[in-house]
Amino acid sequence: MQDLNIRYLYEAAKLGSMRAAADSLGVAVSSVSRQIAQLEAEIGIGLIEHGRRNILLTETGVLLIEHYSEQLRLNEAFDAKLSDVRGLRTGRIHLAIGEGFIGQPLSNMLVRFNAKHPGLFVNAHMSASSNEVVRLVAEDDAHLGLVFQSSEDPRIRVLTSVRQPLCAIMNRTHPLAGHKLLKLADLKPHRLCLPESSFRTRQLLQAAELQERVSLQPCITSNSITLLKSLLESGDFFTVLPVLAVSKEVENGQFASVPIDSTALQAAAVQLICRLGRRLPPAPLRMLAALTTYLEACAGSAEVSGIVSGAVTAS
Amino acid sequence: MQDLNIRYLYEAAKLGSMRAAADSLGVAVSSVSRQIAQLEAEIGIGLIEHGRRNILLTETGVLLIEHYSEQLRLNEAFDAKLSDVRGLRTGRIHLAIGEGFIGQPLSNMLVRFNAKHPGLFVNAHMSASSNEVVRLVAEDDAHLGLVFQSSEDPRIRVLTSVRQPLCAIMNRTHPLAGHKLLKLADLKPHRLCLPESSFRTRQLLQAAELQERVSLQPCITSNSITLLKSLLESGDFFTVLPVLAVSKEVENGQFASVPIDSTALQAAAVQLICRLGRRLPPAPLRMLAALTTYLEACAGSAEVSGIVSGAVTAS
DNA sequence: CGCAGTCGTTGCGCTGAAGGCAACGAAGCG
DNA sequence: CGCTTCGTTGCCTTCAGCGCAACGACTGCG
Repeated sequence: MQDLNIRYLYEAAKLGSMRAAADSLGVAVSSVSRQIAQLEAEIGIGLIEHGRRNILLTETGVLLIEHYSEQLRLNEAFDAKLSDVRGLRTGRIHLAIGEGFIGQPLSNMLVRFNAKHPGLFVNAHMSASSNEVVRLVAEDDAHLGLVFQSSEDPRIRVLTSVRQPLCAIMNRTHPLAGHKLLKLADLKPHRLCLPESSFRTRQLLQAAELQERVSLQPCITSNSITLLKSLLESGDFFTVLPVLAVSKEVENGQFASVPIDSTALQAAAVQLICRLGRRLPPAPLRMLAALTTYLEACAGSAEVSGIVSGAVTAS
Repeated sequence: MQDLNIRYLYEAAKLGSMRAAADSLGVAVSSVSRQIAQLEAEIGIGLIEHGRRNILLTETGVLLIEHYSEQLRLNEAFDAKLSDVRGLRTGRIHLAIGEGFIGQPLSNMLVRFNAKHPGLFVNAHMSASSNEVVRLVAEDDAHLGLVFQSSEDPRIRVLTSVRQPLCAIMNRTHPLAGHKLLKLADLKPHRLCLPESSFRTRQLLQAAELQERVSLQPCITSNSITLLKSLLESGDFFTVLPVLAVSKEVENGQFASVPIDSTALQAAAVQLICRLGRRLPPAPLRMLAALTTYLEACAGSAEVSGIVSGAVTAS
């Protein structure tokens, strides 16, 4: 009871004769006759009245044609859905990001992306930590992830990597503001607030401390970047973050960012990741392209190590 | 994009591996792989994530499987409808009858039939004349027709023919009541009411009059058998009808029926007809069988000239 | 790190279903 | 009664789908 058989009956019934149906379908009359006969044999009930010049459906035949029409409508609906996916007129994108990336540039990018693809739904999930971002991506709960280097996990494929050094961030009224370059040791006397130790930026900083043999003790830690920013506004604290996280405040002069003389912190990079071997749907692929250009724009001289087009195939 | 291809993907996705699907479907693994690949080629979008051990659907794949599930549900619904038709749990029967057949026996038959086939809808259409019955049957507006001989029409096939002589019908108080046999001439002195000339029984009577060289003049004619019965109740009138039409009243002694000595009237027969070449649906076929036994029961010694099973095939 | 086991993929030969061609019987029309 | 057109059927061809077997790829174990 496949589509094909019924279609012949459908055409024959619609056009009133097997010959017209055969002509319309581009096949021989015998095929139409045989397919209808076979259909009747399969169902076990006559579908047309034989021994006539024109095609005349029996009641069961009418029933079958009605069923076929419903089937056609269902298929058309699916085809429409499919061409939506094809044309990117619809689709869902799950994006996992650390709080450090929340900011005006990302918002701008999302606004532009949405203007370009009005039908695409984007879920920008702010994760508590980089580890969670990695987990979401590895377990297919997110299509793409935005983290500070996390290439250790074997299930993760790095699509794009852009240098994004960690800098000392402070209010413009803070004593450290105005410096061109700071050493880690220079930071020690000042009151420091930092993200929790689960944050990748925090882990990078600890690595730099070990390397430079300097131990920094934060007065306050939090899992909220927003809280850290509030602390900075008082002018008493400074923190260590990628410029990306405070680009808006730096741009309007509220905050100052000062590079730190540490190879570990300078080599820090933002990474756009997906699960290894995952074949991304069309919609996330567009998001990937948008994110890549966004990242490249954020860091003037970007070191792109991933190949975007390579992400569509496994390995 | 046929059913078959999708089924393989469906099974593979459900069972988690192509091998399990192949095993479940009783085919080789290669077939499953190929069908899925072909499906992807047809749609133009990847449906599973290749280069993995287990089957993992892409978003489009999930969409397709959902669509297939809907399709399956639709087909199941149709199968149920079909087996309803097969099992005669549903169906419509259009029956065209002359008013002369309306009566207790027909009612009883319909009641029994409905009790046996509760799902079958029967439309017993009372036609104004035998000609209309023939027209309804010939033009497929009725599955079956019940008439007094009307075999002239070439589009009509007589399925069953049962002798049903026309008799003189009168109240038990009427002078003619009590006679064993009447000649046409015996009727002449009494007041006669008859159906209109469009009725087949009336035409048969006229033929008998010609044959016997007797002219009967009705005082009243009507197209309502019920009205004729009312006239009989007065005791002043008599009429000529098949016993079938007044069997209830004859049985309870209200009316009397007296055979008439006329070959034309004695040879009168009730005929069960359908359109020539029409292949009746299952439900009307059952009605046909019920009607045949009903007719045979009405006339003790029935002359059945039609073959019931012959009605299912054309000509 | 190597090895075995299992997975999906692909080349090759085969089979059966579907199609084309032609002849036939049947039905409608003059 | 003959002509046309319809649906049906036998015979042959074609090709999609299948099984078999070999292959590369990935996983898990020692």
